[in-house]
Amino acid sequence: MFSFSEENYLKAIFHLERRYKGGVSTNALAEEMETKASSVTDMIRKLSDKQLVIYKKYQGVKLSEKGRATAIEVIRKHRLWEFFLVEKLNFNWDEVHDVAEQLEHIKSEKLTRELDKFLGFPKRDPHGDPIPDAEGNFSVSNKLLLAELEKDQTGICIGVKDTSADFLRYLDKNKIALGKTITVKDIENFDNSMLIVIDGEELRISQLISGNLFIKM
Amino acid sequence: MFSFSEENYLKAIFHLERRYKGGVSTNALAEEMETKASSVTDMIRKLSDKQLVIYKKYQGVKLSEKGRATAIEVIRKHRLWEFFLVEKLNFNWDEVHDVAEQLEHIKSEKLTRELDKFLGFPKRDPHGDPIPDAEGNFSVSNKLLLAELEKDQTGICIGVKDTSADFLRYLDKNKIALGKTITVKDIENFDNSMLIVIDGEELRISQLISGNLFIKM
DNA sequence: TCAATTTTTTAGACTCATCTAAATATTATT
DNA sequence: AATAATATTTAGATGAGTCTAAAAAATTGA
Ligand SMILES: [Mn+2]
Ligand SMILES: [Mn+2]
Ligand SMILES: [Mn+2]
Ligand SMILES: [Mn+2]
Repeated sequence: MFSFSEENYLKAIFHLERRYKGGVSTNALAEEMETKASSVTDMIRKLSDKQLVIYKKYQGVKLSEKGRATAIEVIRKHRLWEFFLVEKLNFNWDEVHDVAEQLEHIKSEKLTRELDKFLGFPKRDPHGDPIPDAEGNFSVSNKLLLAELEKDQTGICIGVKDTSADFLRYLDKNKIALGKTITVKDIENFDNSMLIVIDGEELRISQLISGNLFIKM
Repeated sequence: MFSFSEENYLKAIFHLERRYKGGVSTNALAEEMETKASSVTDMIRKLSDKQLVIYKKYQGVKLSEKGRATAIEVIRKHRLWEFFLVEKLNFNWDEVHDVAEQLEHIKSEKLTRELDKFLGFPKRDPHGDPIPDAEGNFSVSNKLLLAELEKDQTGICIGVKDTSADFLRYLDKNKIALGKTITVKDIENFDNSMLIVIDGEELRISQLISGNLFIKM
C-alpha cells in the first residue's frame, strides 16, 4: 500500500500530464502540491524506486502503468465519495472536495466496489467530472466549453472547469446547474460576454464564466 | 486537530479505563496499542501537553474531559461507519472493523452529523455496542452476559463481547444473531455449557460462547 | 557563444512516531 | 528492611516527509 502523500503525488502527476505532455516538471509539481521543489525531488525519487513513475534527472516525471492505475483508483474513490456526499448526505457541490480528499485514501477494494454499486454506478461526479469504473476506464466525454459555442447554438451543461466554492456558488445563485439547457442568444464582441437563456430566463455572463462551463451538444 | 495516532491512543485509554479504574498503566496501554512502553510514554507526554490526559510520572493516565470527548467522538464515528457498511454496503459484521478503523479518523462534523441522520440515528453498531449521540451520550444499556442467566430464563441477544471474525462467523454458522430470543433449557454443572433454544432449535454452547454474548431480558 | 537566469538537485536540518538498550523507580518477596 | 523482580522512564537512533540554503545543470538571450 501507498502513503497518503504518495497517492497525492500520483494524482497530481496524473492531472498535470494532460497539460505538460512529455514529462511533468519538478516546479509544476511543486506548485500543484503546494510544496518546495526539493521535497518534490525527494518524493519523485521514492516513487521511481517503487516503479510508480519514470524519472530521469532533470527530465521531469511520467507515470508508469502501475502509477497511472493507482492514480486513477484514487480519483475514482474521490469522485465516488463526492457523489455520495451530494446524493445521500445533503452536501452542496461546493462543500465536498475537502472531505473527499480524506476519503479517497481509505483502503478497501470491497468498500469502493460496494459504494459504486450502492450509488448506481454513477458516470460523473457532482462537478461533471467522469468517474472511472473498477477497471479504470473513463466513459468518454466529448465536452466543450460554453465559450466555444456560437450565437444561437444550444447545449446541455455537463460540468465545470473551475471547481472553487466561489464559482460553484455563483452558479447556484444564478440557477445554473448540471443538466440544464443553455442557449446562446448573443455574444458581445468587445469583451466576449454572452447573453444566454436558461430556464427561459436571460442572463449575461462574462468570458470567465463561459470559459469555465462544460457543455455537451 | 489530532493525528491518527493521537486519536487511537485516546480511544485505547477510554476502553481501558473501564477495566483499570484509577489510571491506565503504561504497560496496559502498550499491550492494547501493540507497541512498546517507551513509545507509550512519549505519546502520553504529548497528550498531556495538549491537556487531553492527566498524567503524573509512574502513576498511569486518565482522560481529561477534553480527551474523553475526543475519544467518544472517534468511537461514535467508528460505530456509525460500521453500521453504514453493514446496512448499506452489504458487509458482514465480521468484515467491518478494519475499514472503520480508517474511516473513524475522517474529519468533518457535517459528515458525521449527516451520516447519523442518513442511517436513522442508530443506537447500536452491528456488534451491539452503543453509538454515542452528537453530544457524546450513550443510551443506557442494562445488558448482561448469557452466561449469567439461570435455567429456564429467556432473553434477547443484543451484543457480542468478543468481536473477532472467528467468533462472529461461529454465530453466523449457528444462526445466532442480534435481536433473536434465547431460552436457557439446561446448564451442565461440570463445564457450565448451556443447552439453549433459539428459533425453536436446540443448541449446546460452551461457556466461552455464553460468556461472550450480551443479553437483554 | 557564453554569461545571466531559471530550474533542479544535493546537503543538512527538523518534526513525528517509532524503536532498542540502559537507567531508574516501584512493588513484591524473603 | 534488603533484595529481587517488574514497571516505567530516559537516552539515543531511525525512517518518512518536509524545509532552507547552496551547488549544479539546463535554458535563455545578448
Ligand atoms: Mn474534488
Ligand atoms: Mn469533483
Ligand atoms: Mn470495530
Ligand atoms: Mn463494533
